[in-house]
Amino acid sequence: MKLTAKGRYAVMAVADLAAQGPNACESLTSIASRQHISITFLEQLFGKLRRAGLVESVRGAQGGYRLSGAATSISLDKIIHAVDASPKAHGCSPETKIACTGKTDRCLTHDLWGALENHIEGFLASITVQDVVDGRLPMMEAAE
Amino acid sequence: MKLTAKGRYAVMAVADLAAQGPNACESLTSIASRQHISITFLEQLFGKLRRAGLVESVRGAQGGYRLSGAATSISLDKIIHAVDASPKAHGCSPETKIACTGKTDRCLTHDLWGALENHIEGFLASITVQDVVDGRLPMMEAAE
DNA sequence: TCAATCTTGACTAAATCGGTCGGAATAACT
DNA sequence: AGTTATTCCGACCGATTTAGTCAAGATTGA
Repeated sequence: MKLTAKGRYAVMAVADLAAQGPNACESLTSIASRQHISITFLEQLFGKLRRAGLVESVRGAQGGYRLSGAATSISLDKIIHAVDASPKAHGCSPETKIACTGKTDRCLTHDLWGALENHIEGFLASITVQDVVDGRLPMMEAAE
Repeated sequence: MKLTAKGRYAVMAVADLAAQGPNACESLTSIASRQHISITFLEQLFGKLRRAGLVESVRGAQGGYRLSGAATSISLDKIIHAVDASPKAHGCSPETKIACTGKTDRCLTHDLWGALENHIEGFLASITVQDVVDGRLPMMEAAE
């Protein structure tokens, strides 16, 4: 689970699309101008969203994108996974170079990152695009 | 709040230090060999931990580092903040280049990242170094 | 004194990030 | 048929960040 600006942009864009109506078909141009994101960058993001099955495209003139399902059925973790493609690295695996020998001194923190990841994922999974559109946030206390 | 390998290493190292006993003074050399982290990298980490007041150093021969306080008083978020120095960027600020104009269409996701950050921070703040040493994790369910 | 150790800061190679560019395919409108 | 509006795709790019090293100095114990 990576949390980058790309993921934020994607959530913004999908929320914008959802805000246009249940079955609205919107071109990237209009989303781009509303959200002040470059068109070419949006193309990149929506390509991934489409491949992940979150949106579907209508090609050609008058085309655009629409949500694949109801805004209430798309959770934020799906969006973020789609665009940020975390290659299942959650620490302590050989490929991430974290020294987790698992020997006598078993890696004290191995389970920890898994738990953290679960925690974040659970949080994001609990919020849907519709929630974002409605400005419905789960118990945020003084976010600065 | 950034979650990088650096933060993980730092938690591992501090946990190792704590595991050596309440007031143990350990050289980086020994921590490095136990945790399989390069000594020079540990120097970098402990420099920051010391400046953050989490550990104190004993210079000269037979020197090393010891915890500044009880292992139960050091929460993980302190460690991660110390080494990963998040420059208070939680999206939507001009410096992070996230388009949050706050105009008519107020940025739908502005508060969201704050809430997420709070969530993560709260999670990490709820775990102490002692918990890690004892392998006591807060309700982790099937961390893969 | 001398060796062990911390302290500091500059440095770097590689990866990643946010983002662009050029072009091709597709479909609607005229 | 041709033009135009749009998605689609992959290469590319500069800047930043990451993880980690290196060199040199400061401090203390023996």
